[in-house]
Amino acid sequence: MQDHAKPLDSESNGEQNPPQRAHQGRKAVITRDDLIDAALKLIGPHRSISTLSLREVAREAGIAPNSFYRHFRDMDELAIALIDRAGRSLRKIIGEARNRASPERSVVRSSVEAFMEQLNGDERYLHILLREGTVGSDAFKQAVERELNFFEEELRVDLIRLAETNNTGIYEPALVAKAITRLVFAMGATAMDLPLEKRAEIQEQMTTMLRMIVVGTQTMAQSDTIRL
Amino acid sequence: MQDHAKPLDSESNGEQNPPQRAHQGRKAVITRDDLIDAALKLIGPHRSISTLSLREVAREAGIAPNSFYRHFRDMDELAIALIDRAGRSLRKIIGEARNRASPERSVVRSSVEAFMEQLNGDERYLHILLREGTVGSDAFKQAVERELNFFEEELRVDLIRLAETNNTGIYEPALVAKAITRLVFAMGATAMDLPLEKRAEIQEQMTTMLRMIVVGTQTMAQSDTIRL
DNA sequence: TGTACATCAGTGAACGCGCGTTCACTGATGTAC
DNA sequence: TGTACATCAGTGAACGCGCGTTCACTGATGTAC
Repeated sequence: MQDHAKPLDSESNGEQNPPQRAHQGRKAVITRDDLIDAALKLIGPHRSISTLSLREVAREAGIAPNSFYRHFRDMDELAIALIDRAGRSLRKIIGEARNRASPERSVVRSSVEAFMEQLNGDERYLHILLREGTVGSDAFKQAVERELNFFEEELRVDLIRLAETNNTGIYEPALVAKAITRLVFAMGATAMDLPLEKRAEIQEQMTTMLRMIVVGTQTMAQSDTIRL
Repeated sequence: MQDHAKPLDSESNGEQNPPQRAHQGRKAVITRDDLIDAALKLIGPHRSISTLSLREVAREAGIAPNSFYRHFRDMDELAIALIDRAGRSLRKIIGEARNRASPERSVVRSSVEAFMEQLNGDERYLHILLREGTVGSDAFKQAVERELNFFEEELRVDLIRLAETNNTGIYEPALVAKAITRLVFAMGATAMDLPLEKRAEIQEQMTTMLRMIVVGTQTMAQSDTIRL
């Protein structure tokens, strides 16, 4: 929640204001978001944020290297902003998938499908959360960890709701959510390097694994109830 | 110039041993293993193999940068050798832990304990497999993937043996082994960045998660039997 | 309205650094005769 | 036995490169009066 004046929204007067009318010999003004976009363009299956250089990003954004400092203190600051954005975007997508879930299409299965759809598509946000969690600075890893925690929390709430609706028990819902999230991300990371036709197999495996966890927690909830 | 104390001068016994010609017929100043050791020394919580430079490793080993090429084509080749070694060492440790397992201390629990012991200790091999799987070259990632597959295979065999001994069913043992392995490594990776006192909590969580998976697969095996 | 000024995102040039890699070379050791 | 030669892990020096960072500067824009 930085209070940097992010985009210049001062020209939100409704009409297409030509504020850069007199910039013929000059570069258009660049925003933080433009730089984040540039970094995003450079990220791919074989490039992680941590391997990007400041100069590369500046080049991609079309500004001089030193201009980078007008927007970010260093690449780490940009990386964290990027992770935040990636997490927010992904949660939105998975959240929508959950809301489309029905008694026929379980929450878990819908989420896995949405997840793998993102993986198979051109979506780069997923790559970020998948890869960057294990390398980089501490602040960096904490940012990824925080996003994962958001996922877990949202899944936890959904699992509890689901257990009440279906009248099935659930043992340690927080741990179930964590196990599912971590497992999906770990499997997703390996799936990323596989050709598309093998990913379907991974998705199948993931679903079975999650089913084991769900059956496990339900069974344990029952014996818990019995024991009490 | 520094003089280095060189170990393993095995042919200094005066006896001529012709077959040694192929390996090191002459006094070996530095070996491949020495370079791998040097790289290992440089790896830590905040340094992954992929961030090591050729010059750093040469410096640590006490040789000139260009001498590196006498032993490895590039850093990637060294990294793969290091991953192989790490995997072999870890499997040995976990394997020994499994053999110490008894009816009172389950295979899963013993393995998790051995795993976390390595994590808490100064053991750097674990760091390698934990961190390097998501970055680096393809050959690099494949090497880590191969080690993980070894773990899964060994665990699978143990799980089946255990299921027969205890006369409990097991559904899709290969997937169970995979889920457990991936989950443990994923959780371990996040535990690495935590202070020691919080790691005990992670270990507790890991054990509960694995219990859910095991209960799940057993329950599913039962309903499978019933269904058939 | 015009003028003066402050602001600040942009700039080119330069720096020192560590990097991977190349080259021709050295000298200890093993082999052939 | 000695001599000549081959082998090869080591070496110092040098290269060109991309990097992060600094500096003084530019000029468009908004504001005060």
